[in-house]
Amino acid sequence: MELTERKKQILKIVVESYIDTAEPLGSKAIAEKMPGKISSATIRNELADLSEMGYLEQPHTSAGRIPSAKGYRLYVNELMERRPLSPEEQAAINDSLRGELRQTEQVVARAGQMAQSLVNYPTYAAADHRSAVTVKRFELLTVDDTSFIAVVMLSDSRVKSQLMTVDLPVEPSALPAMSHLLNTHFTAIPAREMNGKLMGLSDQVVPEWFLVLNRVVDYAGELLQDDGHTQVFTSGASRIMSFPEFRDIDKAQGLMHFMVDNKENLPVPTTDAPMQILIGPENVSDALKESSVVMASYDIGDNMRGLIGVVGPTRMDYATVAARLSYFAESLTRMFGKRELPAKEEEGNP
Amino acid sequence: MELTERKKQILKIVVESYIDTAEPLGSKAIAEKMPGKISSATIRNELADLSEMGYLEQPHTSAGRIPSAKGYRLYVNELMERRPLSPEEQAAINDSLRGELRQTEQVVARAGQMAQSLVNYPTYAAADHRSAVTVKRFELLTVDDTSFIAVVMLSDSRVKSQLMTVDLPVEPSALPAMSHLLNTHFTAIPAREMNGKLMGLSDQVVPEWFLVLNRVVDYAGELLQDDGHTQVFTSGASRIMSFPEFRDIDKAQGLMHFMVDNKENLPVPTTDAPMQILIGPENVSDALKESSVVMASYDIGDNMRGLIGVVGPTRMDYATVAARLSYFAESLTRMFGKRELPAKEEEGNP
DNA sequence: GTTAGCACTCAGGGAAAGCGAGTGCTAAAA
DNA sequence: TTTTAGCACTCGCTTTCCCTGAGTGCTAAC
Repeated sequence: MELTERKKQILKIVVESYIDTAEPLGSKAIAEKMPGKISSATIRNELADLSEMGYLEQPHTSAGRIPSAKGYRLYVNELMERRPLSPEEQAAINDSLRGELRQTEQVVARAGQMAQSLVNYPTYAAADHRSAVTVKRFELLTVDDTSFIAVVMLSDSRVKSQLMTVDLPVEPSALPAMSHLLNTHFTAIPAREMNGKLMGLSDQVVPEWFLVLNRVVDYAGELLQDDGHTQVFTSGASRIMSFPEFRDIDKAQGLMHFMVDNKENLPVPTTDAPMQILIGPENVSDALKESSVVMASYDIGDNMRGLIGVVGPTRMDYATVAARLSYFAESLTRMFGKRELPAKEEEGNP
Repeated sequence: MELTERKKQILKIVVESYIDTAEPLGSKAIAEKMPGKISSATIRNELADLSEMGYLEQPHTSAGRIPSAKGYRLYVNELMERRPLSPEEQAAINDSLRGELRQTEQVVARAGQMAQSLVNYPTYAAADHRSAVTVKRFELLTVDDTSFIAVVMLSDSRVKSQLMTVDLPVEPSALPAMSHLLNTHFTAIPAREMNGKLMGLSDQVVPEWFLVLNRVVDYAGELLQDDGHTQVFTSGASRIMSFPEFRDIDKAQGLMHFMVDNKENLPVPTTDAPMQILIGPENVSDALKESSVVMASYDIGDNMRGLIGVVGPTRMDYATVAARLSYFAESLTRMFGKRELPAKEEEGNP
């Protein structure tokens, strides 16, 4: 059976109406929305075809039609109008971005919050590294006999530090030498090689040194591993309950649990595309089988990619969400994608 | 009217049954649970008294009685059996605590998660400082012409650091001198005095220096202000929806929104007591008027206090929650309350 | 002070009925 | 071959009504 232009048009009407109202749409209502005069009986014939082809479904015999996941997919791929944002909408995004974010660490979390207020669906945000992070530099600072500060500068320009205490007293003068040793042996190598290297040194240094080196290398290993960016932030998760499809408390709980207490398993992009959409059953997690997710990514610095995901019912407003989210992600890249954060601007100056 | 021993006994039975089943309890059922033989008619007379005194209420005329907030309060203050944990329960807590937490920064978040699995109600966790945090020490490390690392050690032993870039190139040899200057003028003073002090120095140093000092002092100010511990973590928030009183989606949404997207406003202890309980309308936030909160705090290091809160319906199992939570908080204090984190123990050794 | 007895209240559940939106099919018209 | 009008049929939803049973308050007797 062929998917005629008219069938597509009908599908588009059904999808957009359902996105708007969450109510099935009947042949008569469709006929009224169609340009030209066509009878509802004709529409019914078309609807029967569309159902047979799998683009539409019926909640029950005497109800109107609603889109199937396949129908949404066609809509997203072909039918949806990818209208760019109006200048006003763009201005709103640029305004909210201006002067807000300063520390790299905060960018991710705030970006998620801003996206949520932009699209009015729950969002989540995370970041990951394009290539492996390594340590760029170590520095040990004296505090007292048994404690010192370890400063670790990472290849992505983050700097982490911690106060450490050891059991045996350490000669303060030894710290620079140890820093040097760390810098020559433990920079620019992946975490998994660190322990081996440390073992290789174990008989060349005195126990006090080894104690210190061990602590510092451990610490660096931790930093590289879960490099602080596996953390996922969600915003506005409870909004999911305002959608009629999640008025059912058990469904709502399932999804809330996933978004709030199981964030780490929210989907991440599987392609390099700037935007990816997962519709209903296309999701791997069971909890999301009745939801859709729109994901966009943006650059942070040279070597990091931020992720923003939008979660909604399958009938979410793909056109609007996609338009706003992609513009937002582009803006973020424009702002944070370069090497370094821009210097703080003077308030109110051009 | 007097609150006789028998009345208290009846109240206790009603509260505990309602905590267990969430169903109102009638005179006949109470009569069966009472020791000795008393007729339901007698119980009815007592119930009428208890209602009149405000300890019990009726959902509707032909239903049994349920406790009022005042009833719960009396129960918590006088009637509840504060049984200590069994050795098995204590062991379970100690086990889960062993070897888990290392970095001070993670203690708070993990403590909340562990508490949630312990009590099986949603929990939240935060920390705050007993007395104001100040900077204990500054350290500036050279990176290149226009960038350097600022390391700031705080009075609570946290160490924070960040890479900074300035517009004018800075003589690397000047950094130690600037560190010295910062250490002499900006340590041990509250954040609000910093800016004034910086202004006082503005005509004594060259512009390049001022640029650097400004950035560092700004950064320190930020650290002291929202000192990274206003952050609130929640665990198991979605569990709230399993309770029958929150099967209503709107109620559930209200509470979820509060716990997930508005965590910062969750209640904090108002007294120094080791444990505080807020019952229903005793809560200030509207969103919590139909819930109860049990809060406990514990020490982290010398100068910080961790907070764990448990959120549940007003009929939450106060006795169990209070017992477990207070033991857990005590254990945490025992473990982290001292000056410094204990050295990492060897696995499997006594 | 306690108890038995009785009339009364009221939420919840189930059955029955009516409504109305929407369908599929048929046969005629274009 | 496509479109249309017409019609019988389906089925979820809502409303109404009734019944049941748990529980109450009150009274009068123990």
